Amino acid sequence: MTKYTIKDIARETGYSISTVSRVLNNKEEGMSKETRKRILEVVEEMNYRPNQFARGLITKQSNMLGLIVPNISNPFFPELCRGAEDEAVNNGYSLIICNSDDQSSKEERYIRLLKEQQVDGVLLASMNKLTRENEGILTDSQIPYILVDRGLDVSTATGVFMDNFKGGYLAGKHLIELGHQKIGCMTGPVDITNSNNRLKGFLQALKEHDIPIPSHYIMNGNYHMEDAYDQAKQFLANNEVTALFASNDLMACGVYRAAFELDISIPNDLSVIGFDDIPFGEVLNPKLSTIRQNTYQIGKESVKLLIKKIHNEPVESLFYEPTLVVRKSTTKLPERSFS
Amino acid sequence: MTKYTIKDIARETGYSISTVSRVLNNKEEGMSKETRKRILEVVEEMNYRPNQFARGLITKQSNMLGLIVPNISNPFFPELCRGAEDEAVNNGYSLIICNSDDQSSKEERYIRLLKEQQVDGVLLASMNKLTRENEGILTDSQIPYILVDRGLDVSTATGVFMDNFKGGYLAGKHLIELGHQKIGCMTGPVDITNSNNRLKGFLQALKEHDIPIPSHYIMNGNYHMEDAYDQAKQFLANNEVTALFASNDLMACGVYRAAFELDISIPNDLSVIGFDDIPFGEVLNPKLSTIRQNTYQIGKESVKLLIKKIHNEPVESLFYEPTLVVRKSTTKLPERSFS
DNA sequence: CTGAAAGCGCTTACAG
DNA sequence: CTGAAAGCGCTTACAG
Repeated sequence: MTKYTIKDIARETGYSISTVSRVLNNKEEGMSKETRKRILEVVEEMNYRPNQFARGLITKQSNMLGLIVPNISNPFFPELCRGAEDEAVNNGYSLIICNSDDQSSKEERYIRLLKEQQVDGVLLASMNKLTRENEGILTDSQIPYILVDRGLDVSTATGVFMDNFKGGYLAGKHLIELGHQKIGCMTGPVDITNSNNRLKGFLQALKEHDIPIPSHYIMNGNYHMEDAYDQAKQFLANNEVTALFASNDLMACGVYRAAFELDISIPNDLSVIGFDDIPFGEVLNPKLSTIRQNTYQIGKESVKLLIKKIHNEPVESLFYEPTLVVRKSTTKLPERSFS
Repeated sequence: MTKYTIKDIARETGYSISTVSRVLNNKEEGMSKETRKRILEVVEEMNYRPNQFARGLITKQSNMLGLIVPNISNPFFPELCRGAEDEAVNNGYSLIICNSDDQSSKEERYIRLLKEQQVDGVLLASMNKLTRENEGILTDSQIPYILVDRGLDVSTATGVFMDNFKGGYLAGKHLIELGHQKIGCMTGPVDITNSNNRLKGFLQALKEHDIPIPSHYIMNGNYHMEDAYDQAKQFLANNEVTALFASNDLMACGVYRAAFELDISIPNDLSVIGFDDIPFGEVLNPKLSTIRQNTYQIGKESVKLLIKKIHNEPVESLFYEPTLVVRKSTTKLPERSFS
């Protein structure tokens, strides 16, 4: 099981390594069919694989892409990874998935690591304010990169984003149309654009319908389930609201748990709407109403964009439209008296 | 932002590239502190990073590890990935995570890809019967590998496993001690050892207590939520059982959904116990009783083992003990009449 | 259509 | 303690 090199193929076929290299790289079609065929045969036979180190040393390409996500335990991201990976592999790239655990120090470490690993490009889904300098590292090192799902400032860099403002707006509007007046909100991390935009859209909906929202109706969440549970437990104990918008489904899960423990019935006592549409939304009892993102698609398109960027083709940011998914966790306010 | 090479450092410091290389690789301590210090200074100053292609060409090491999981959407695996990744990074390795989607063809593709990418070792958490030949590829290519969580036959290769038999046994025993006599089971894929062992342990518990189990009490699941939902919906409609063991939590989620839609109350009409202890178990209503695995730990230890193997140190398979976690989805049979 | 040669950026015996 | 030189396995002008 010794590893063969291009020399072995050359010797075996009687051609020079230059020629072997050429057919392996599909260079210059002006080459006899015979030669090509013969060489390919032997390559197959000997199960020869080019050494990527040697190849990379010259081409400066690794055919690897990096993807940094903030929290692999949020089912949103595995879904995103799946889309990204499928697209990457279909284009001859492999994907290195890194989990920054929402720590900008880890994020920085991974960016450096990916750079040293000579990836051809990186997908950054992990931005927060603290990491503006991390983006600097990326820019400085000239590695092509694409922002995914999260960005500091959409105008700075190319990326694939969701219209989070509209998503928040849809969530707010849905609750309002159900007759709710006392509506709470659990935001995502304050330093993340997508979370801010969800909040802004939500507030805009309330404003348009002249529904006031006292500041203590707003909880600052961090997109995590545990924290959401802790906060909701306290918040709901002093229950005033009849509806709640959780800025992602993971936090909605935490809210469910808190509500259940406090004997607050969803949706009879409290309507809850989430954001993302993770698969577990359908398992929750009652099934979770939410704002759907095309997560898998976002992953795929991000890689497409990144590959274009690597090839120096012009790229433009992509924006997706979220949609409202009404299930069983939101209900009309009047119905409460029937329960 | 041009990239510096070892030559630049040599020129700048006045030393030869051999010397620079030596200090960079911490070789031969017999080297003047002065030299070392000066070179390190310049390296720092110029922010020099060695080219991994050139380095790998000689050392034949990439400092990359591969991890193939069967289903990244099952929260069990992100948790496993986190453990593996943390341990990998702490040891100077990066982790390439691949998702085989339970397809042995994809699994094979990834094994080849990782091999071509010249990873130093691979973690295989994705074995099924169809892939015995995939293991062959791994063996042939001489890449060190470790089986994680799943194995064809524990004796074949080194790995990190859970005592699945005991886990199944604990689940069965728990249900029996609660007074159940009609107990159903949804298995994992028939061709996966860990799933078979869970079933065997479960059956052993029933046998010890002289509890018969007709074959139609057993559903062949595939560890996925959707399929579990479909099967459970049919199974529970012809409801005979008072308790059900789902061989993983993801399937338990599907069972919950089916039960809910059929208006079957858990645990009053049906006790349910899962396996894995994924975070969502605590969000389900009622909270899911389950068999806990130290998933994060398993990930970490797998990487430790793999690194040992890479260094040609002796390695032995690791076996973890599962524990029973009783929450609210399982209850005493008599209590049903009170509800 | 094909080959000889240079060179990518390192590491590692081998000398001294 | 340090340097010159060979070589890792490829690709790519340059010739022919």
